Amino acid sequence: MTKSRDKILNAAEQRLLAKGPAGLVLDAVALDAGISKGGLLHHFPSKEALVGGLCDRMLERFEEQMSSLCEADPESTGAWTRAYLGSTVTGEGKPADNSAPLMAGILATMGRDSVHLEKVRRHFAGWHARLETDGIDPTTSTLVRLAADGLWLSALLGLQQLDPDTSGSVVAELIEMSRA
Amino acid sequence: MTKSRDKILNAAEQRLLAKGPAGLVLDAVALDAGISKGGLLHHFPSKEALVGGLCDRMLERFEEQMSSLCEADPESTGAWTRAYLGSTVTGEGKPADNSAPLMAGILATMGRDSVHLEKVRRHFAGWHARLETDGIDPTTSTLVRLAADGLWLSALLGLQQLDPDTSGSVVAELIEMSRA
DNA sequence: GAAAACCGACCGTCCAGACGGTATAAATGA
DNA sequence: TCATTTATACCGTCTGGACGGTCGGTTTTC
Repeated sequence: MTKSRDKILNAAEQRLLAKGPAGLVLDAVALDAGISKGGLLHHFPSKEALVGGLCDRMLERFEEQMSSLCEADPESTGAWTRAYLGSTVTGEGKPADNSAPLMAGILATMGRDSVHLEKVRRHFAGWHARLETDGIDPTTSTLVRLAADGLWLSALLGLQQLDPDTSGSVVAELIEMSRA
Repeated sequence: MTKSRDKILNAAEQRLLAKGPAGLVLDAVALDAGISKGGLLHHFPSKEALVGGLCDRMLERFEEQMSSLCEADPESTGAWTRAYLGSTVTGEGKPADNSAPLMAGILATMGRDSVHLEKVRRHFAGWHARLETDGIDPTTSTLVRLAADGLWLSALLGLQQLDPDTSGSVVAELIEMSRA
């Protein structure tokens, strides 16, 4: 039964969002998941494994989100670029979902040398490759992607000083650029 | 004598860069600084205070860097925007100095609610305000800033998949945009 | 009845911070 | 001028708590 596994991941995610990396404590996660610590360790033999699970699930979700946005886009030119943008932030420049703080937590939790970080890098490389063969100037698509990352970072730090108008028009401009 | 204080901050910074947040251990920092743990705690009454010191110094450096780049710019239009860009990344899209991993470490070390994070936010707000009154379209300057942040983030994660050519031309394009 | 899922007490380590010192030096005051 | 207080810098041991992970069991499932 993979039910407990998901309950554990959900609980871990919740704690990470609520309390940050320091709040990701095995005892507490187990408690929140309605399971014992031993039970948790049965599914995830180490904390590292738990973080890995969190990481995998998040990457998977992002990947799905991007694919579905790309399919839904009527225009094929620059579709991946817009999909990346849309998976990262909304039209108002808000983070697309709570992936920003979540990823921040995950990244902060795993050290500088983690195996999981390598996975993240590989995914990024894959996304980047798609953007470079998206039918538009690679410089432009890269620029759009970087700006999207910037918006994402802004949300991550809780930098809400970007007023909705400005970030809205930035996003609009980015979409415009992706059609060139 | 503020000499020890600096030695401590240097040691802390070094450790943060070398070992990440987990390596920022008071005993070790004290040792590296050539001082005892008690001595360290004399200057920084808590770990939080130490991180605060690190944070302040970094923000101060960035501020200086930006001001000096702005002054050195022959053109006044968009000068702050280019200064922000230049303080963040080099012409090749590399991080300007080692501020990226340093800040990453600092951010990761302090929780989601730290007093210091508030300081970071205030600085960001100040920079953003300057960019908005920089003589160019605020949307454009914001876009440039966000892309710079994106490059910075990329370096932070060790995402080196951006080949130097692409990131170089992105930076060139950003500079171009700042003159419009 | 065997394997998988789950339990929870226990252990060892790591680390922040407390605390009770020492040493040097400036201020005070007789 | 010299003793005495006060302040500042610094030392190093100790402790208490937090947390990851182990292990011998029990329950559930098939």
